[in-house]
Amino acid sequence: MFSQTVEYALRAVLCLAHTPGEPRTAQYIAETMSIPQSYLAKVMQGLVRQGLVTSQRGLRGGFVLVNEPADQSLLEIVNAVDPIKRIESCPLGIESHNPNLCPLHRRLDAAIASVEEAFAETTLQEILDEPIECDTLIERVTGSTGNATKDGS
Amino acid sequence: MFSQTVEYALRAVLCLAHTPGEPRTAQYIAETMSIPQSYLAKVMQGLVRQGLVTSQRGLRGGFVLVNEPADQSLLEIVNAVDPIKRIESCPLGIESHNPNLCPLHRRLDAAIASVEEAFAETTLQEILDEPIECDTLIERVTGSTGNATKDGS
DNA sequence: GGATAAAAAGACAATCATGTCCTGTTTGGT
DNA sequence: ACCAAACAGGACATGATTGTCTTTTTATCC
Repeated sequence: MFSQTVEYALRAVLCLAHTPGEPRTAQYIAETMSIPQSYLAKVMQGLVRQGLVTSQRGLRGGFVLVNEPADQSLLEIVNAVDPIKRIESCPLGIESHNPNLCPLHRRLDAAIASVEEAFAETTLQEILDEPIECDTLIERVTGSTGNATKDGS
Repeated sequence: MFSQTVEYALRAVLCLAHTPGEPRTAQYIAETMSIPQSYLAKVMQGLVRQGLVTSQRGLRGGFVLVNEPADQSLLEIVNAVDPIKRIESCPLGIESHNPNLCPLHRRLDAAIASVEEAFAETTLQEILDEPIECDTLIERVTGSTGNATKDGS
C-alpha cells in the first residue's frame, strides 16, 4: 500500500523530530531506524529538495527538520518522496466524464482522499505525544544523545 | 496508490456484472474496458483461481461472475489480484510492540484499514446503480450485446 | 472427427522501485 | 593548510510490476 520510500521517510523524519534543531547524520538515522544507509541518503535528498529538511555537510553536519514537529504534517513528508496521486481524470481516457468520474473511480478516489486526509491531519508532534503501551521505537531514539550506540560500548 | 492490476480487475469484473450469467471473452472485456488483452488474461486467471469468476474454454466460452453483483464486494476483487496487506507486526522488527504497534504504524495501518473498509462495504451492484451524471463507462458496455463493436461495423 | 474459438501457461521484454557502491564536494576542527 | 566528517550525485545491480507473444489445452459447432 505504501512504498518503502514512504516508510523510510516517515521513520527518518520522526527521528529528527525527537531532537528538533539538532543535526542528525544519515548514518545515525539509518542505524537508529533500521534503514539501509545508502538508500536513506537518496530519500533524504528528496526531503531536502522539497524544503522539509535542511542539510549541512562536513563535521557536525547532518539533517535538521525545518518545521516544528507540531506544524509538520505527515502528508507533506509523504508527498515529498512519493506523492499521493488523486484520480483527477478518467483513467479510461473517456473525456465525457471529467471532472465527475464514473462511479468506480469516484470510489477509488474517495479511498485515496481518505488516506490523504488522514495524513494531512496528523502532525509529527501528535505521533511523538501519543501514549504508547509499546515503547521501543521512542526509546531507541531518545536513549542516546549524540553518537549511535548500536553495538559497541 | 492502487496497482494497475487492481484497476484492471475492477474494470473487468464490472464489465461482467452488467450481464450476469453471460460469458464474456477476454478479448471483449479488453476492448470494452481498454485493457491490454494479454495482460488481462493474467489478471483473469487470478480471479478464477480465487473462485470469484469461472472460466469456460472453447467456442461460446468466456468468463462469468460467480456471485450476484449485489453480493460481490470490491474488497474480494482487490484481494484476489493484489491483496491489501494490513500492518500486523512492527516493520522495524521490534518484537516488543506487537500487536499494538508504535504510534506511526498504528496510523499507517488505520489508513490502510479505512481503504479496506471502503472496499469491503461497496458491492458491484452499488456501483452499477449509482446515479451517473457521466455516462460512457456504462454505455460502452451495455451498448452492445455480443461482439465488441470497437471500430468496424 | 475436423475446424475453430477460447482460456491456460510459460517465455520473454521493458520499466520502475529498491538497494549498493564509488567518487566528488563542502565543511568544521586542529 | 590539512584532514576527516558528512552530504550530493551518478553508475550499477536486483527484483517486482507491467506488458507482449507463442504454444498448449479444452470446448463447441458442423
